[in-house]
Amino acid sequence: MEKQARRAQVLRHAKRIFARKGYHRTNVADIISRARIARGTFYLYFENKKDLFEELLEQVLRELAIRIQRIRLGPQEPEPAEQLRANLRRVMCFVLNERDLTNILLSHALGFDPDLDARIQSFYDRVAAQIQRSLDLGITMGFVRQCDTRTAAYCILGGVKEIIGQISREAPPDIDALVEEILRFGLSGVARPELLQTLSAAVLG
Amino acid sequence: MEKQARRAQVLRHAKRIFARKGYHRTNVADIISRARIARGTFYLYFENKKDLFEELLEQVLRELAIRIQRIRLGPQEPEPAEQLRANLRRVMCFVLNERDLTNILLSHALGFDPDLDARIQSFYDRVAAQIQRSLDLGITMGFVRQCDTRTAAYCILGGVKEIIGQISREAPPDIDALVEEILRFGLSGVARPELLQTLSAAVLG
Amino acid sequence: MEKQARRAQVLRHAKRIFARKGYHRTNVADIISRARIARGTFYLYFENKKDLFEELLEQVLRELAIRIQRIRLGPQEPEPAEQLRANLRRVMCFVLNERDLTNILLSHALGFDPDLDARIQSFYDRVAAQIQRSLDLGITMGFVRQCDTRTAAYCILGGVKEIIGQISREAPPDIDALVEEILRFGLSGVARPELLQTLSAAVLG
Amino acid sequence: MEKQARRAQVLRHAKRIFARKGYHRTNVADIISRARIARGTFYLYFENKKDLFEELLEQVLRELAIRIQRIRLGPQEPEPAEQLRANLRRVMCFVLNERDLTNILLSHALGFDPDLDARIQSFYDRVAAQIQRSLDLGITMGFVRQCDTRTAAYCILGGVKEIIGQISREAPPDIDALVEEILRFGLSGVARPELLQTLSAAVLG
DNA sequence: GATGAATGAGTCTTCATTCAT
DNA sequence: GATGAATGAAGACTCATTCAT
Repeated sequence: MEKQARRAQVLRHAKRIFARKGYHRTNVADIISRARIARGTFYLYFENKKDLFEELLEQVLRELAIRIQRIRLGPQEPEPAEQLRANLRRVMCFVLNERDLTNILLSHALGFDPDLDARIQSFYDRVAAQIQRSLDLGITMGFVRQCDTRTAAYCILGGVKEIIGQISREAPPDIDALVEEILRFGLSGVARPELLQTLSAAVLG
Repeated sequence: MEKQARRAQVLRHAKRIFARKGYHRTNVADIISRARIARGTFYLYFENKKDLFEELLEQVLRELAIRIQRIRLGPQEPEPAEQLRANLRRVMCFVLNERDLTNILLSHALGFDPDLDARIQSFYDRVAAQIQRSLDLGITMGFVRQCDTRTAAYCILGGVKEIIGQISREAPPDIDALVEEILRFGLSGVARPELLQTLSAAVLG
Repeated sequence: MEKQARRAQVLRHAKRIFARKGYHRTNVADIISRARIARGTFYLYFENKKDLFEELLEQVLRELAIRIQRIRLGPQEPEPAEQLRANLRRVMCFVLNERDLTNILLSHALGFDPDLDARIQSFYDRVAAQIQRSLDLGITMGFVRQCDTRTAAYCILGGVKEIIGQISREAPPDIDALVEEILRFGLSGVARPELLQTLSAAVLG
Repeated sequence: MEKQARRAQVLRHAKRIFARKGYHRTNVADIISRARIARGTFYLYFENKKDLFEELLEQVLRELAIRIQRIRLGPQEPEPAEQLRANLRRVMCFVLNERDLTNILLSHALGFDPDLDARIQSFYDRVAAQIQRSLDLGITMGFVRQCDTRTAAYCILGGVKEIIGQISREAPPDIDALVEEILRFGLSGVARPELLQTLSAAVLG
């Protein structure tokens, strides 16, 4: 158990440095001096630098996946919108608590290794697919308007990612308000509802 | 003028390679062998590798900025929604025509140099600010509902970025339809309009 | 005595690995994992890796030295050729029984440490000197023809070493026949005896 | 051509150092400081340290192979014994002129890489096979006595190798005399010819 | 005695950049 | 202007050995 603790210690330090400097500008020397271990000790716990980085990446993907739960229907279940809200809130809270991990995912993970790129892309694709399924379900149930749910799903995903990027740089004062704002945007867009019929007809063709 | 042509040639080759392999995995050797110039010649045209990369990055940011025009009001001007649509269409067409450049911006540019990161971030912030100003204007004019326009702006920006990422990987069959879908999503969200009032009251608090 | 047994155990395992992989490609990790002892335990029994290797080397040199006995003259002693034959047989049998040790000596011992190189070289030199003395004696006694006994000694030594290298790679079907063949070669060479006088005069000048 | 010269320069220096210190104790640092080139320059000419070493090894094997020519029969050809003598003389002269290369082959090449080991072994096997073929031919022609030519071939090979090892350590005063001595040993062994018949009957069974 | 986590000196290799021709 | 050989700083990784428990 001691061993795991040491490993975790190194991971924690590395996370911090990777988040600030990115993969390439981070040396093994940086990590070991921060973690106060010898060079060889590093390789006792991790196969190599990339291995450690991947582990952090897997960690953030795993943690996020846990927090994104599919919308469930049923008499016992909360309203779909409420489940959505809960998902968003969980993700946002995680991001706020683990800004370094988030930063690694958002800023430093893409484009340095084809394998990892694929893994990240596949994660996002799975999230998008989950959103899309929810939207399809919503259409069936009459909550959601007819639309290209794939495109909508990616719009939603992108919006959330962008907001996450923002709050990982600067913590928002009120996370709940933010979540509400996102929800409202996703559900009703920015147009004044009163004008939507007109818009539909006139502007949106 | 010969010099400029040669320079452009190198830029074109480099763009391709950077797009595929990213900044770090691209060697100067890769570039010069593709461009069929000698090592020393490379440094005749570009200060260094980073300089070349920055130039490509500036190029894509410049091209995008040109295509994103602020919403103008006036008797001569098209409807705001139409201006929006035009912006989106221009951006999407550029992305499709310059997938490599787009890839560089979206996938390979972040996290390898603080300067560049800042420049990219600032570009996005300016775009977001522009969107936000448009939304504020829309509220004033009564088109847009009351909302946190900053959050909405980042949601919109994120959605568009995500879609761009998608189409830079896989070209969509119909760019106009896609633009419409995005517009509709941004304006009216995914909820059925008929339910919005109920939603407003019940679910969205 | 427990300690000696343990030590011998480690030596046995190390012998095997050194024989197969050579000194440099053999890690302490290889040895301890094979011997099922802890890293620290290794250094309880041996000063270091080189020390262990040296011990194996000394062992093989010692064992060989024991088996190579000088030719003794006297009414009680067997014929010189018989003593020669016995020496060869003992060496060959040892080699067959201790192929790993032989391999270490022949293939992996030379060229990694000046000290050891010198020790091995000196061993061979001593063997060569012994052979030379026997030849000189043989000349005195009229068994051996006039020749440069030093050169002849090294030829004999080399021939035997080469054969040893062969049989350590692939066991021969009949060790006695092999010994006879070597003896015959050393005593009478490859030329047909009937031609030797002619040869001496004509070809060998 | 300049490039080849530089390469050869590095090879020459490396040869010297490898011969003295062996592969493992020789650093790239040793080589480049001796050759007065920069670290990167080394890798301009050689893929890596092993590559350079292999090249030297191939070189010595090639040079030796050239000097060992098969015994040819025919009215135009010199006597077989003369051809033998010429082979030996060529090899010995090469060894004397290229002691470092010889040293590399004899002392430092075995046991550090399975591939190279196999290549060297295969070289020796080919030489042995060539000797054996000559002996078989000699038997057919009546020059060579009936014997196990394979064993005899390895004895001859081993003898020559051992002598080579000696002269690479200490140059002999008279190379021709040495060659004669080896030839005589190989042809007629060490026993006094007058006794051979007796020996055949009495001692050699 | 036994353990195995920790150490850090030692090496190889890469690659952006320079500069003499 | 063009070339490409040369440079050397920088960085990853190995592994024999030690030592606190």
